[in-house]
Amino acid sequence: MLDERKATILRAVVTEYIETAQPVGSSHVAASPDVNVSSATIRNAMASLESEGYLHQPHTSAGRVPTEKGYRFFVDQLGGPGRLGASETQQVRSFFARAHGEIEQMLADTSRLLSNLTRYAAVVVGPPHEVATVRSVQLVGLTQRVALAVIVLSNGAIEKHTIELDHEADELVVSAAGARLAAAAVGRTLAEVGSFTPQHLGVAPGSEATVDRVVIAALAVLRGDHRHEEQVFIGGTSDMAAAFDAVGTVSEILRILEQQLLVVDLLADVLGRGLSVAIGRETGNEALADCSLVVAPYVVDGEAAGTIGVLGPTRMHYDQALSAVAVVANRLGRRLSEG
Amino acid sequence: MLDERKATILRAVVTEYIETAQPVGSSHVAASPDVNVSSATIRNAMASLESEGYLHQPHTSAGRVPTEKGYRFFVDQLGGPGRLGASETQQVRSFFARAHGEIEQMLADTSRLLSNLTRYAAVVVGPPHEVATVRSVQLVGLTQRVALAVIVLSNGAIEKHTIELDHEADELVVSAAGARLAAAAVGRTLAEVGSFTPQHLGVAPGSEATVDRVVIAALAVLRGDHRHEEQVFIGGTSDMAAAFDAVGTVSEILRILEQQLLVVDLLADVLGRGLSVAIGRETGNEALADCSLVVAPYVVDGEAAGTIGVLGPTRMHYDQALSAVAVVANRLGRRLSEG
DNA sequence: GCTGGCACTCCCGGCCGGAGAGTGCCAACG
DNA sequence: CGTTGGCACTCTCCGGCCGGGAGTGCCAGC
Repeated sequence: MLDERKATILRAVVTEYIETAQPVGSSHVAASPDVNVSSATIRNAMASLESEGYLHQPHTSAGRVPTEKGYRFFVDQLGGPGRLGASETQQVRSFFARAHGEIEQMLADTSRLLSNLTRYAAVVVGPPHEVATVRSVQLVGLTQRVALAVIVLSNGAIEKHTIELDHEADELVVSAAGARLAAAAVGRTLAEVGSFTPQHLGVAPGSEATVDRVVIAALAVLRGDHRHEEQVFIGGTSDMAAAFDAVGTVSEILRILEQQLLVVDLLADVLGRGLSVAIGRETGNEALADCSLVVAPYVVDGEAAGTIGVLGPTRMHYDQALSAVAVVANRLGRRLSEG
Repeated sequence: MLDERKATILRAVVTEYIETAQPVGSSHVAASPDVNVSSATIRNAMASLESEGYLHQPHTSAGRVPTEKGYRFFVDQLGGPGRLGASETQQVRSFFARAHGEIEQMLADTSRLLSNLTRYAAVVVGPPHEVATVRSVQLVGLTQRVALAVIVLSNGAIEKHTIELDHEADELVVSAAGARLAAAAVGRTLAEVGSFTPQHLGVAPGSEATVDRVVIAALAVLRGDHRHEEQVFIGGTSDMAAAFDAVGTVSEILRILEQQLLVVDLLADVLGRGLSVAIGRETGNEALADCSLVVAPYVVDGEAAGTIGVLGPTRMHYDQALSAVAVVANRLGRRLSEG
């Protein structure tokens, strides 16, 4: 599609623009060691690249700026091997060697790690709870009419749901109902538990026994009638902010990041389209027109478990971000597979 | 300290500056309905207010801008009754009428509510876990060498801690150990549990029994050797960003907000000094020199439980923020007292 | 003691002009 | 025929300049 010279020139423009955030002129490109033609030739090539949509000129007699199409070609065709620096690799390694304890804490710390590595905002989406198996179920009475269902999952995550009872129930009844639930649920996935009917748990149709009523109420809460929300951890928003120059842009991006469900969908959508990088409007969100998103799934015990990502300006260091995301996803998956 | 005229003039300057973010000149003050003297008189008063440190002049022949001292006087002496508008009151009312379910979710939603009311960033610090009593303790084995302690507290919060065992222990042993813990801990506060010694739980000194070893390991984790972290919920960072005009400032503030422990200490410190508003450097943090912090504790069952706060620019709408924080703290405490 | 008037200061916005960066085109060259 | 040096042109950016406007401090008078 692009001959080699144009590709080289495009690469030079993109890399320089990423560094300087200034429109790049032909003489700068000519100074690049990869380019051995005169600036006049480069001008011709750049004019052609512009008409093909890879570059954009803010105004006559200004240098060129990459378009989304230009970044896209750069990422797809021109991406270097993308090695992480030695100190960064070491940072990741020692982080996961030290990492232990609660899974939420680890995921939150991972988002900090990733934002430290890239200097952009980092998003870590936890493994969905539906696929984990239940290790333990317990019902605890909080008040006469409110109980709490606590479910421990095999990956160490916890789900909790308050259950509002329509009758008063004492502690014994509540824990008896909990035992019934536990007997049926332990070893199953949450998705399976969600499809249980009262009959599965030995509730006779029409039963009015208090225990049965509690079981039914608990089951209703666990049913899929509400979305089991993935946990989201976002770090490095301050780094992200520093990468932009308009406070309005920053505010809009923060508004997106505050809506965590939206962020989950955003990452899932990008990944679903088979992309690992979404540039500008490719993110599918108008407010992120000046942003790029680098994503990668992580694999736990052989199965895709969650997603991590980096959000920065379209002029981000794609190679660094891509390799940081890849390495962290890899290590995180491995670490979680060990339990 | 300030005679009535000067106080009135100071109030007019502060309110106008809060509205417009522009230095205020004597003729603008003269236009205020509260002021019935000529602009020349106001000029004299303003010069005097400046020499006393309440106002600042960016340069000769510019209007005046309030100093921290000026805001402080405004907040302390000139604060109106600070009624919340009818629609806002309604919003708070209906929020807490609807609110139900997990406490964390409620606190997170409260931070959104507060940021919506004020259009600044809102911080909600959850009740400390130490003072809540234990409702239930359970030990669940995750792997042969890792167990999870799940503690349900009377306010519906959950603590969980992974316990790394030095010996393998099967599920029966783990849950037996859990039962021992539960028997001793239920009904006590977490602080009390933290002071337990193995002897409290019937562990014979020097015992090598596997159950005893698990109990000891679990106890070690629950001991106060690590700080029980209060949960923090922050909302409205996008609104906060929109209130500033330098992206660098926003980035620095976000960097503070990312350090949640710091934020907890910040609020605690302000409250500890008996303040409900900290202006600029009064926050004790250089990075927040352009910010003000409005805080209030909330009371659950007659005891101070947690803190909420609002972070905005020094030129914030103090009366609105103060009343919003007060109303939300009040309602939140009431709501949590009901269980 | 307040006020109107006045001279003064300083910012801000618009305008101009030159420097600089960059382009497109063209003619010449290998 | 592709490449290159040259050249005329364009447009932004920056500094200087200037006038208007907002605001001040001071003073004299009521």
